[in-house]
Amino acid sequence: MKKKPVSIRNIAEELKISVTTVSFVLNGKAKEKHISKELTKKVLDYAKLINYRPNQIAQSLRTGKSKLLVFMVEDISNNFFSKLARIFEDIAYEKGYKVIFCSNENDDEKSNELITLFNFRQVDGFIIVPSPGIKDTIENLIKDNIPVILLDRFFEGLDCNSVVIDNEQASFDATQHLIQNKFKNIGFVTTASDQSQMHGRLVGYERAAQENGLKPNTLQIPFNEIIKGKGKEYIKEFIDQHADLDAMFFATNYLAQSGLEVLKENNPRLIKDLGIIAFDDNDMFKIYDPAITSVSQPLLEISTKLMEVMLPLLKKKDVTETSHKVILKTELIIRESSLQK
Amino acid sequence: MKKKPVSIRNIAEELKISVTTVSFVLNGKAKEKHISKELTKKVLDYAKLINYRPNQIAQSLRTGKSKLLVFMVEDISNNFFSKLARIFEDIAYEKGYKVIFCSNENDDEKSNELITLFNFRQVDGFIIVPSPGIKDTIENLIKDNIPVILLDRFFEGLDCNSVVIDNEQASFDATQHLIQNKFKNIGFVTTASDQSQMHGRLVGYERAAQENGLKPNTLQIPFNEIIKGKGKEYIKEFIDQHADLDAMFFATNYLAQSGLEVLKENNPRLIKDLGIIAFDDNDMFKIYDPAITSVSQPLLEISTKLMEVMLPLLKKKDVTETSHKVILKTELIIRESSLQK
DNA sequence: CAAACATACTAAAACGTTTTAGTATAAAAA
DNA sequence: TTTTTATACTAAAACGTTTTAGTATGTTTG
Repeated sequence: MKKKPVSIRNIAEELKISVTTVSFVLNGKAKEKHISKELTKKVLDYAKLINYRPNQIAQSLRTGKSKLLVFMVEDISNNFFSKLARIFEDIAYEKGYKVIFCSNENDDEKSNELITLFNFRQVDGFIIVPSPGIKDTIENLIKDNIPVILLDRFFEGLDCNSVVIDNEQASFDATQHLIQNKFKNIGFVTTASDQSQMHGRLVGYERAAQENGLKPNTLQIPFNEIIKGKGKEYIKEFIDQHADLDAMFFATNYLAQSGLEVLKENNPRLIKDLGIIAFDDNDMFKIYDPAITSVSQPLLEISTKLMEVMLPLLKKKDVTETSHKVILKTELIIRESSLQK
Repeated sequence: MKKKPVSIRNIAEELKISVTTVSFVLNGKAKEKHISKELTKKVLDYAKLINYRPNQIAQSLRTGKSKLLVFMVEDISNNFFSKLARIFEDIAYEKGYKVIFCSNENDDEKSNELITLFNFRQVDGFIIVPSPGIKDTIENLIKDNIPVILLDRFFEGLDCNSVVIDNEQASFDATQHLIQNKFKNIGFVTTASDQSQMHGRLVGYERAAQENGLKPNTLQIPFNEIIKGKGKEYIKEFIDQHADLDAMFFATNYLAQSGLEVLKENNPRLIKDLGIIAFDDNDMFKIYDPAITSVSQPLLEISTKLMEVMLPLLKKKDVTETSHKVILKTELIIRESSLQK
């Protein structure tokens, strides 16, 4: 049967001292609280002997800190987010934090539900890839003095910590690269979303096209159609109606996936003939034929920055003082698919 | 500044009744404890009005239940595990449990560290993809009456709940399929591991070869060499030294990844000429050229079974009574790569 | 030599719940 | 009438910590 774990009280009783003393020693406050060297050692030794582990829940109740962080992304099974999670996990554990991952599917209701579930309370901080309509919820979290960092996208006009990439520049560079490789009619496949990251990607593409005197050619698929699995139909129609396309730039990894599926099913030749770039790298891209050029986000850097911004917030009394807005650079990984044919 | 959340005490004071009563009502014990209908309604209404949420930490301290599950896999960024996690997440939330994901990298030390970190206490149950040498640790968890389910692999001679697939059959079927498509010299690339899942896969392959009068041709790469990133070198050498291979069967998704990389880099023609099957499906496989045949695990079924086995364990006083060993069937998704050339 | 300070330690409250063991009243049974 | 039973409610302990506000000594200091 489950043997009860040893508590601070057991130690106190065994050594015939008070729990207060034990607690002080165990929390490294022996010096400060004038506990003698001998007693300190005695406590430490005994605690080690019986393999004492503090009950985190009791600690949390008393201190109000749970040592839990929530890492809320769009979909944890998406390659980009799971890779990010894996790295963040390690960094957080190193600092003594455990991480609860969850997926909001870019849906407002689900986001709000999850945030209330974590109850404004039992969790020390939130890292959130926000769905489009939860600006108010985020604002309330901040008002309640709860550490929040927005990831991947942010809200215009909301003063909140964020770690994002320079989407416009990334998109501009990718488009520019295609143009330099003599592609003249580049289709841009994106979501009909005005979230900051998608907006940046669209603007970057349009600016590059314009600066080079090319006509932008954009397909914006409504997000709920993508959810319903209709993405491929939109892309197919787009390709069919634009026979003059010589390149395609997919604004997200799932759009690239869908796009390649459509090509594979309907116009396999085009996969080799078109210039292709995908946003977000994927291990599979380098073994594809042709290997797919991609815009790669700096996963390690993103995770590191997240923790770097989070840690001071967890210490602070007032979260609203200053907010950090980190913008990171991406890397264009040039492979066969975007080179001049 | 952070406004203190409302507590049960606030409700009690406002309504001038005891906290006990409030607690009974809020826990749906009004009937049983003879609380009058009117008072019950009053409490419920007021709780709703002020948007009361119980402090989970206090609840946990008192009840000893944290409503947290640990889902420990080899690597959460591995497509198979992240897909599984995404599904399990939803199922668990539905039942009121939150999930902490973590990655043990199939390393014993890391596994043990993580398990002690969760402290035998603050977590209600464990779902574990065990590294090879933690049989004792698992045994101790069970002795301490903590719910554990092993996932993907199990330990011979340890009576513990598990949810796994029929690896031998899956591997046998895949090999058989290649043979039916006239492949006669099938290379099997696996890890030099005696973990149950890898053992099953090897045996299934060998049995199929033998039953068809073919000579098995196996490459077993030591796990630590794979960690060091040497996997590709082993595979390259294997291919170079076996010029007569007409098919390859990769026993894990990362081996398939490495194998395809090797082929792409050194013998791109072989990708089309060889018969190829990979264990574990990947979204990218269907858009590969040729589309890759794979052994697909029933993710939804696995997650459902996990929760189905876990829930009664969480209720029970004694976890050791009976153990469920669930073995699920896989599906061979036949695509171009394994068809007769 | 009293006042101030430093050292070594502790009692008890607090965190927000749940639950045990009640009390008080009214209705039913003996 | 007295006892039992049912109804409606509650005081207080408990979960395992941390922390505040102490006490009891011994040591300096003016």
